[in-house]
This record gives sequence, structure tokens and C-alpha cells, in this order.
Amino acid sequence: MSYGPGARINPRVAWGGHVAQKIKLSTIAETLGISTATVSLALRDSPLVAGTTRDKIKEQARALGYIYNRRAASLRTSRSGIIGVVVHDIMNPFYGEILKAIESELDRSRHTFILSNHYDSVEKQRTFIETLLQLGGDGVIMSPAIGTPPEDMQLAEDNGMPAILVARSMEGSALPTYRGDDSYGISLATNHLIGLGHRSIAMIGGTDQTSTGRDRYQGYVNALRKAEIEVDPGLRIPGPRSMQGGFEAAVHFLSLPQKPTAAVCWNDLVAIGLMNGIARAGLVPGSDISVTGYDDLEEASISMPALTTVWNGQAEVGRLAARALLDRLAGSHEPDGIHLIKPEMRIRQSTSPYRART
Amino acid sequence: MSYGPGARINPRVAWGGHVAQKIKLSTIAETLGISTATVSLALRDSPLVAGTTRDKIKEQARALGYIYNRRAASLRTSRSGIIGVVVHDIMNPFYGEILKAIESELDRSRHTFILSNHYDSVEKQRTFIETLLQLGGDGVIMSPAIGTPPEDMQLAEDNGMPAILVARSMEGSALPTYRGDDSYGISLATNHLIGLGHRSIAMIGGTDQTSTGRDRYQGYVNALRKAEIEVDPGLRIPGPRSMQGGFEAAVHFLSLPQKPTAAVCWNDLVAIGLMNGIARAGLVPGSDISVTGYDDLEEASISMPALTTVWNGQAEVGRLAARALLDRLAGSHEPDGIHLIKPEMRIRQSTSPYRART
DNA sequence: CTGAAAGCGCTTACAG
DNA sequence: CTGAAAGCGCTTACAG
Repeated sequence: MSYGPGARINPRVAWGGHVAQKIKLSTIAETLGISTATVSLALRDSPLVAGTTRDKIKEQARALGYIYNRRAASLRTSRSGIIGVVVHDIMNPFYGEILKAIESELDRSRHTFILSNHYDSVEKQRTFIETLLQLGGDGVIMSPAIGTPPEDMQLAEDNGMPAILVARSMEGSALPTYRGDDSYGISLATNHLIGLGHRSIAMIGGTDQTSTGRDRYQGYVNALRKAEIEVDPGLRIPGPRSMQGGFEAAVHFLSLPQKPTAAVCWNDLVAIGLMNGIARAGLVPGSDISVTGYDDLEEASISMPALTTVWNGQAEVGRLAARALLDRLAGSHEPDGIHLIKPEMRIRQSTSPYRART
Repeated sequence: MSYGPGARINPRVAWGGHVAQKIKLSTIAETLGISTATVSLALRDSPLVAGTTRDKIKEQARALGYIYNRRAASLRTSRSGIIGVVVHDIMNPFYGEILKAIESELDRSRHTFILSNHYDSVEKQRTFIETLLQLGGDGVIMSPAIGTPPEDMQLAEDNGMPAILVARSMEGSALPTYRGDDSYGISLATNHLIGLGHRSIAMIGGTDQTSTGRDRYQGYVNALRKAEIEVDPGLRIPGPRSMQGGFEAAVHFLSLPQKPTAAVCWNDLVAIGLMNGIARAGLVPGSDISVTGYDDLEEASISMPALTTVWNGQAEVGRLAARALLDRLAGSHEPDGIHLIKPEMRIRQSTSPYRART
């Protein structure tokens, strides 16, 4: 935990320039010969202030180049207009699409949002939540880091800051959660491949350390069992979650003794990387090897070949989570618990009927 | 300009829970029977406080679950520890790589950063800067939106908040700027293709509305002229800046009457999209058509084929810009003006010697 | 090394 | 419809 502005003592340093003189509420009040109370109310469009007075005040604020001091206001009201969002990695387009949806919801309600990656570091995640509390954040949307302890999960709520989870749920946490139905979604992809006649189907990527990872692997296993296909643990290559990871996994995948003819990938990034890796090895993804993705990122439809994947409703997740938080801030209580988005199959060119591998 | 917490009047609403009683500095002071001044100094590791007193105070803060109130501190010191960053689109990996570098610099100095996209909306950009000023931001790093008027450019500095530009420079702005040398960089790519024997080289994507766009087109034109190749305006397809854009431009590119054998692309995303589009049309990118990218994103080395491109130093840009801002906040004045990162060629498989198109 | 007191710039009862 | 005054939770001279 750190204190102080920039954690330094006596940090008063050179301002950029002249800054003639700080304009504040009282400056407006004085130059207009009225009270600060009236100015304050007028700027916030209170019906308690006469229309003509309000207009005069607003005009003066504009003319003087007045900058509203939110820290002062927030100190008084204990509302900051700040909402924090922390996810694994904002550069991952999966989270990017969630963030975009959150951003557009929050924009509408004039909230400022503060973003952070935690890169699955519990430490970094806690620092972020503490900073947010220090800034008087109104709420937080998080996709919890692997290994988040229950007390960190509750840190926000315990200090009066509502929290909403996205994309991942947390064992034993009662926080409202919005995510896709991973088990169902992956079964769609697996069943699609089974329907095309594939029997040796690998599962590439993901980790058992997240709810998402466990659910997807379980969904894949269940689909195989249901089709009475034996589950071979050797057909699972856990780990990869990025395009680079998928690309590197291609070598391992192609050398599996079981010679799988299809791969259910953890997500679109892994699938695209895997397809590139397969192509680099001289095989043709989509015809020699069928590949499915997960998420239906914007890139999926323009990859080569176009990726068969599962729409995971990122935009929906972001939108609903933001709405739930805003509703909560407005006083209404959304029911807690997990809200699942129902995934949908998107069939494109990266999957084709079974053909034995030569 | 909007005022008030969430721009509402009287927003005191239901907190999440009980929140027994707010712990503040004075709570610690009282329970320990000392003054708030001492507590304040101790928490910030002031040498004015005795070591044993400090430890006792810190322990008590921890035990009580004290949350430091930054708004109050900031109101007093006029330093917030907040730094704003606004770019075109954080989902674009080009900016993503810049942001990552900024983040890691700022993390080290315990600054909080607030991020926003402006999507080239001058309005959205101004709202962001105003919000940052309201929050008492210590500084801002921006990649200015197309059409930013000079007064918006100065808004931050005029109110005492230092600003640094990244990736794009702004006509007539004296703000310190960090970006790649676009004109030089694109000439590397163009010369590489000329060296391979190509004579009909298209330029795909980009816009004349940014400094980057103008510089890259100019660099391409200059390289052709120097090699005494006639510049054909019909070989320019302006516009695309995304993977989707590059993908869609493939049709136009392939139907050009000049039958170009190579394409210099605006960036890696356009190049990858274009290659996918070319492959979708049944041609082989890298052998039938040579393609160069720009930026050397992480994806470039694992695309199919691996992309020949120009390293544009995103991480360097982010790191240097963050350092420059921090130095400025610490009182030292970095010289203004444009600081160019020197790009470097990365030759991979997407370019090959000239072969006439059939 | 420690404490009493003022003040940062707002908002909010309260009084008129 | 408008004003005088208290207070949000810190930090900082200043005094001891």
C-alpha cells in the first residue's frame, strides 16, 4: 500500500507555465457578486436557481476558463464518477471487445473509467483495487486473476465499492458475474466436428486454473463421451492462450502419434496461430486439418481460411456488466449470481468433412 | 463540460453494505493518542518521524484496514498521481504495444493511468482532457485526433498539465513528440521491393489527414523517384488502416489495370488483411505478390507467410514518452520538438524477387 | 521528534 | 430563489 502523491514528500514542482491564477467557484461567485452556493447549484443545473442566473453563471465559467475540481467535489460527496476495470490483458482482442462495450455504456452515463491489466498477478490486481479505493472509485468491473484469494475478491465490496465480474467466475464468490456458457459453447464446436465425421479431435490451449478453462475442457470431454468417442488425455495440449502460443503448438500437434484430424482450440487467437503453424508445415488448414476457434473475434471472418468458431458474446458481456453496475450505483439491486450468455456456432471454412491423414 | 459527480444532484445512494465506520487518518491518530500530522508523515515514510513510531502507525493502519484518501491529499497538494493517455484506438495492437511500454514505466513510479480512445473524434478527445484536468491529472500523453484544433492541443499545458505527443505529430505544436521516422521507414520497404526487381509497386492504406500518413506516402514517392520509377497515382489505394480494411482492399488491388506485383502497406494489419484477401482470391501472397507491412507487430512473424515489415519502435516510443513526462514532472525540462525513432527493416517470407503477373 | 491549526475547493443543510 | 457557514480528509508551515 502506498501513500502520498507519487509517494514523494513535498512534491511541489515546476508547473508547465504561468497559469495566471487558479479560477475556482469562488472566483466566479465574486466576479458576479453572488454566493458560491448559487454558482455550485447553477453549474449542476439545479432547479433551485433561476434560469437567467444560471445562464449568466455558465457564461462566466466559460469566459474565465473555469475547470471544475472533481477532487474537491468528490471529497464532499464521496462520489467520484470513476469506475475501474481490470482484466488479464487489454491487448487481447477478446478483452478488447468487452472493454469497448463497457466504454460505450459508461460514456453515456458520464463516468470516467480507469483501466488496468493484471496479467494474472494477484499482487498487481490488489494494487489496482487499492488505488481505485483511494481515488474513491464508484465501482469496479473485474475479470479476476488466477489465484485471487477470497479476501481480495471482497476488498472492494467490504469498502463500499460494488464489484461485478466478467468472463471468469470465482469459486465461492457471490458477486454478480457475466460470462459465456463455456461448457455449452465448446460442446457446439466439438459436436460440429463429430458431425463432420472426425473421431480423433485434439483440444489445444487453455488452463485448468480458470473457471473458463475447466468448463471448456469439461464441455469437450462431455461431448466426446456423449458421442461414445473415447477420451484420450494425450490429445489435450494445455497451455496456449495467444496466437503465438497456437503457432508454436502446431509442431506438437502435428507430431501427435494419434494423428488427430481436427482441433478444438481454446480461442480464436490460438486457432489462427495453429492454422498458420499448420500452413507453415506444408499442410492445408481447413482441408487437411479441421480447426475451430472460440470467441468469434472480428479477425475470425478474415483469417485464412475463414475460421469456424463459437460466438461468445463479448460485447454482450461488457454491456450487461456495465449496465448492472450502473443500475447498482443508481440504487437498484441486480440479483447476484452468474449470468450466462448463450454461445452460438459460426460455421466458416476452417472445418470440413473427415479425411484420413496421410 | 459537465459538473458534479455523475452529473446528478444529490446522488447519495445505497452503499453496497454496512461499512462499519470510515477509518481515516484521525482514527489512527486517536486510537494511538498522537496527532494526525505525525500519522500523515509516518505513512509517507518521512524521516521526521521516529522509526518505532512509524512502525506502530503503519501497523495500526493495516490493522484498521485504513484506506488512504487520495482526493483529500490531492486537494491539498494539487498532485494526483494520475496520468492520462489518449490514443486513436487501444484495441489496435500498434497502440497496444505503445501503451504496454507506457504502463510499465508508469507502474514503476507508482502513477495511476487513465486510458481513453478518441477514435479520431475531436470532441471525445477534448472531453477526456477536460475530465483529466478536473481530476487534477499530473500529465497527459496523447496521439492527437485528426483535426485537433491548436487550442485543444494547448488545453492541457494552458492549465498547467504537461502534455507529450506520441505516434503522430501536430503541425505548429511545440509539444515534445515521440514517433518513428515514417518517411525513412517506408523508403526502406519501398527500396527493398525495388531491389527485388519490382517496378509496379502499389501503396495500400493510410490517410493524408495525419502527419504519419503524409510522411509515409511521401517516403514511398521519394523512393520510387530516386530509382527513376514513374509514380502512378492510380497505384495508391488510400483509406485502409485495419486488417479488415486490408482484406477488403485485396479485390481492388487485384483488379488494378497496372497489375502491380508488389504492395507497400500502411501497416502490418493492412498487410495481413491484404495477404489473406489475396490468398482467398487464389493467389499466393509472398510469391505471386510481394507484400510489406509496417510496425513489426508481434503478429507479423507468425502470419502466413511471415511478414516482411519495418520495425517502428512502438515500445521505444512509449517508454521514451513516459520517461520524458516523468522527468518533466520531476522538474527537469526535456527539450521540446520531435524525437524520431529510426525504423529498421525486417525481412521475412512475404516478399520475393519480381515475377511477371499472369 | 511531535502537535495545533489553517486551508485545499467544493456541496449541503439551514436560514432567510 | 439566494447567502453564510460548516465540513469532506488530507498536508503543511509553524511552534515547541
